[in-house]
Amino acid sequence: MPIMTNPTSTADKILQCARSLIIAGGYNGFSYADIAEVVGIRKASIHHHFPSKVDLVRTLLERYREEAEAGIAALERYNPDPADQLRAYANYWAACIADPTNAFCVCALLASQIPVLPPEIVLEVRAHFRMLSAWLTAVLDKGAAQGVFVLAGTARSEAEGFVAGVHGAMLSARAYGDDKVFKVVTDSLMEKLMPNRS
Amino acid sequence: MPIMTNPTSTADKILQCARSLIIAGGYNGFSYADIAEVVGIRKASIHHHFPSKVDLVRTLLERYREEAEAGIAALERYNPDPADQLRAYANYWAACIADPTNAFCVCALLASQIPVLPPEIVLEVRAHFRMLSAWLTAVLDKGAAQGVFVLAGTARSEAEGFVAGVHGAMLSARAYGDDKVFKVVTDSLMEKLMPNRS
DNA sequence: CCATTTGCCTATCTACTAGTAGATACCCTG
DNA sequence: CAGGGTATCTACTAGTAGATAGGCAAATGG
Repeated sequence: MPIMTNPTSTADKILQCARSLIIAGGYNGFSYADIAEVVGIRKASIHHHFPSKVDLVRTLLERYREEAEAGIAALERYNPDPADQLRAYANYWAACIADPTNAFCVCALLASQIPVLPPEIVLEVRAHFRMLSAWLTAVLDKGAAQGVFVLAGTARSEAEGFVAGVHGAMLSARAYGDDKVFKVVTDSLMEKLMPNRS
Repeated sequence: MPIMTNPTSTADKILQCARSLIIAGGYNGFSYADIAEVVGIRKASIHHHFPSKVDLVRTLLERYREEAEAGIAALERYNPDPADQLRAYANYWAACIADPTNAFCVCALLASQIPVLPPEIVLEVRAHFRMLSAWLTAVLDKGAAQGVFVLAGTARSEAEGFVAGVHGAMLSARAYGDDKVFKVVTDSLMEKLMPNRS
């Protein structure tokens, strides 16, 4: 196991750059040449770290999913209350949307292109959606048991509605070129779960 | 104005084919070669009808938006009740999702790639979103006045939430590879607007 | 009936795609 | 110091991207 010479290695830079490029335009919206220019190396050097584009994106997604799970775990530690957990999740994305290089969930964006995606990539995207809806289902279940949420349907169906609402809100924010609509939609989602609050 | 020789002209076939290809993989997910193969002509012939890719997609979107407006007008004629209008809209998309070549709103898909889209295309996409949310706002307003809907916020914010929910549901259906989740989410959206029904 | 337009063709172009081959330099370990 | 691994480079491949030029045939219309 060699010493990691740089605090952020070249491979990390490539992954980070590719993530931003996917967020901007999806799987076919970037090329090795684009990454090479941003990172400041040659195309061939990227192939040294990631033999194929599928390898690159699969690695990127594995890392993204790890970060997402770690982020959710941290979020749960800092917010014991289910309502606060949902708020923290929505606020996280509200902050991301302000940053053009981070203004979309990588998996949500790739999901829109699933019919033209390599199957390995599809599996990662699908796994992220499952993780997300499983977590939200658990949060809503817990909140309903504690009386903080009033669920109109099953926790699962409400969770799928929440996921869809958040992703759709990202899409609308992008379509209008206006971040505010994201907050409008997610606030509305939250409020519907807690009808007996001011 | 020349006679339209074919019931569906070559130009129409090109537009229809390009629409399906965009629905599958977005703006950079298809090429002139792809269209040529499906339609049965050469790449150069496509340039005869649509000099550039931007021309092709812009025309396609203009037509899509006309169809959408006509569809909504028809939907309003057949369904005087605002609740039925929303149901008809959701059912329309539920039917589309069953057909792989039609399983996404072209504008919603393109919206996800706005940062890498030519500006002319962005304008069309944005206009569609505005039309959609304006229509839904009017439907919700009317329904609230008639007492069929109970709105938690403004008609506008509820309309944006509905648009986001529907688009997010398309995304989830694609991510899971399961059409049912679309109906689950849209049923949940409808139910939240009509809490005092069974 | 002939000039124009329409629609499609072949052939070609330039730019870019992912990916490969082979060389060079560096650093660590034995 | 020798060998192997790592990281990068230049130079290249085959294939595809959107787009262009020019030709040919059929339909259109004065």
